[in-house]
Amino acid sequence: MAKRVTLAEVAAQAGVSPITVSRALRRPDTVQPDTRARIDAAVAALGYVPDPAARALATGRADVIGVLIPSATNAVFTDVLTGLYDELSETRFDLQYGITRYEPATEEKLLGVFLRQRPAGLIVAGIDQTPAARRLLERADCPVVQVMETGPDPVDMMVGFSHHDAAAAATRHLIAQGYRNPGFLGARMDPRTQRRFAGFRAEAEAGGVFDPERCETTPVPSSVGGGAALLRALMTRRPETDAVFCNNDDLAMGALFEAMRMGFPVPERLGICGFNDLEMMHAAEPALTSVRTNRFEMGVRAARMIRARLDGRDPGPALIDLKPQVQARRSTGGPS
Amino acid sequence: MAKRVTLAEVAAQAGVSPITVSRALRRPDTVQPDTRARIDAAVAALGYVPDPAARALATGRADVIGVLIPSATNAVFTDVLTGLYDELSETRFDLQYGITRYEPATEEKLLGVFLRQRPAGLIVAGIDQTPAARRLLERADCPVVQVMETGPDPVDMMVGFSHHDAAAAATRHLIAQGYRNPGFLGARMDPRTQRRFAGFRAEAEAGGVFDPERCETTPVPSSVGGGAALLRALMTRRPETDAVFCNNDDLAMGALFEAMRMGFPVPERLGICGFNDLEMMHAAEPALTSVRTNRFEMGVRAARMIRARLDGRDPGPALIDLKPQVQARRSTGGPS
DNA sequence: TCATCTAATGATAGCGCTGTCATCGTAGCC
DNA sequence: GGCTACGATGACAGCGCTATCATTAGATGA
Repeated sequence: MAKRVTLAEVAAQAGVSPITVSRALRRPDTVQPDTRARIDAAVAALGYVPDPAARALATGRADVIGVLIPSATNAVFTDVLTGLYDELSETRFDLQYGITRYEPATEEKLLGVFLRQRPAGLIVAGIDQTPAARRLLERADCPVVQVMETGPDPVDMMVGFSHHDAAAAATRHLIAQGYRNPGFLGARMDPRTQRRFAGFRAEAEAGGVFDPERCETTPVPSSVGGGAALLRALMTRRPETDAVFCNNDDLAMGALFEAMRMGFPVPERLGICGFNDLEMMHAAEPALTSVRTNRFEMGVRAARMIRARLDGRDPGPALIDLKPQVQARRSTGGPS
Repeated sequence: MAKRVTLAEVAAQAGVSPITVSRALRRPDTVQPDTRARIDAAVAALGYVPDPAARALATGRADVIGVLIPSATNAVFTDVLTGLYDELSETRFDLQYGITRYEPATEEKLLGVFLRQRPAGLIVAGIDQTPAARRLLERADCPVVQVMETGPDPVDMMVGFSHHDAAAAATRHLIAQGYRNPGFLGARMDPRTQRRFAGFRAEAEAGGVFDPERCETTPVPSSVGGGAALLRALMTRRPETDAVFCNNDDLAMGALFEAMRMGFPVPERLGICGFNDLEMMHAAEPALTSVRTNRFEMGVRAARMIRARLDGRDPGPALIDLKPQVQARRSTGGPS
């Protein structure tokens, strides 16, 4: 094991006091240029790296940004992570992740784990924290960003979009394309899914084409296979269904394959619309319509807001709405 | 901000010295039952949570397990993460991730970042570390597990499989099914991809069916759209190709869609085999053959090995080979 | 009964760093 | 020339915890 080099050793080598080395490293403009040069040389010569634990203890603050997401395997969240990572990887901040498994209680617990480290910032997915978690977030004396979603009452800052409105826009598209018997496919039915369903329902009702019997849902997590099963169940029960708004792209992909198996031409007999616009959607045959959500951008913006606040700069508006767009493709080309 | 409660305050409340509280928390069997009870009550009453930074500074060791993976969006790695998480979430250990972006230099740098925290353990993807990174790992005085892959020269412990052999098995399957002009589709071409290609090549040559002109690769990261493009290029240049071994499932899915567009029936005109066996493979139409890799299990095992070592238990064999299996499905049903 | 051992608890010091205030020297000014 | 003001550097203490050794009380045995 390489021996640990301390500030004191660097200081001795540079012929200054430890505190001056500390300053030279953190606020280089507060030490004389030649002093700084001697210190830099000593740091390089000894291969000094600061001890994050010691710093955290002395400052009462860790250079860690905690991220709470429901799932590590759902592409929707990993895209946000990638955005965060991109924006933070060259800074002094480390990211630490917690996976809530869509369980509010787990989220609350992980929040406690993070908070005891006195993180520099906190990023949480969604707006559905428990009252206790919400209180913890409000009392956390660090910037907090809620991502994935916008809502009426930010804890601090927010980057996301309205799932209700996005689903409504997709539904509007289906109706505009001429589908008159649209259905809904949903899995897991977590709060965001529910809000998408509400958007679908509101718009379908407005268009006079809503039928609760054409809504097929399951509490199970979504998957391609699950989408296939849901579509089969729906088409068996309600054969008049001529389009489906799927709660996410996996379900839509499964619906496409099942439509093939059932011999329903897409889009003529059945229109299919997904949600999130993962890369695979445009490559499918036929290409699948979806709602493009700016997940990577969400991560980048969230990281930037936190950085701005920590650096004392203006973080800009506290609520950023990254409006999604319906990517119309062949799978919703209209009924024949 | 909730005021921080310290060990000393708990000690005062319980009428013991701070060090006894520390012991009661870390090794409950070393304090009297009634003392312990008083301390537990005080901890609960005050809502005490230990400060990880102070502990790390005092012990010279952080309860953090560092994980280095190439990508946060590739399902292959996130499945491993989920396994790790499952096994470690109820322990005192936190996971900290670093994304190497498939760049050895980034891996080396992140290793330095992790090491300065004196992590309790380290998990790295693959066996292709730079010499400097390898040296760092060897000198790290903590358990190290290389995951995703097996190789001849473990730094410490290893959980994975032979990508060469797995690809060879898939190729053997194609040949056994009667395909005589198999091709290869590959993207990114990182070291693991290269070894899969080598496995394909070795087996195809052994069967007398290898043709380098039937290998279509790109340095670009893999995607469904990319798989479609690769298949189109291959079939245009080498129309006699009657099957493709795709380096991963995204490419296979893209190849399937492109085969549809080109009017090639799968599996009669074109057999398709993927790699990893993501969930979507079984749900496709036709269902896609793939090589099932035990990614979740890899994460679980890696975490267990590290825990065993840290707890002084026997970690079992230092090298675990989680042999993948070819999941034969309709997409390789054989040529007509 | 007394030395000896063991289990339980405590006192002390220090992990590596930074916040706070003190000190020093020098420039600028009347 | 003497004063203030300010920039650069340093001394000191302490963040919250644990390693180490010391101490105490009780158990054990001759």
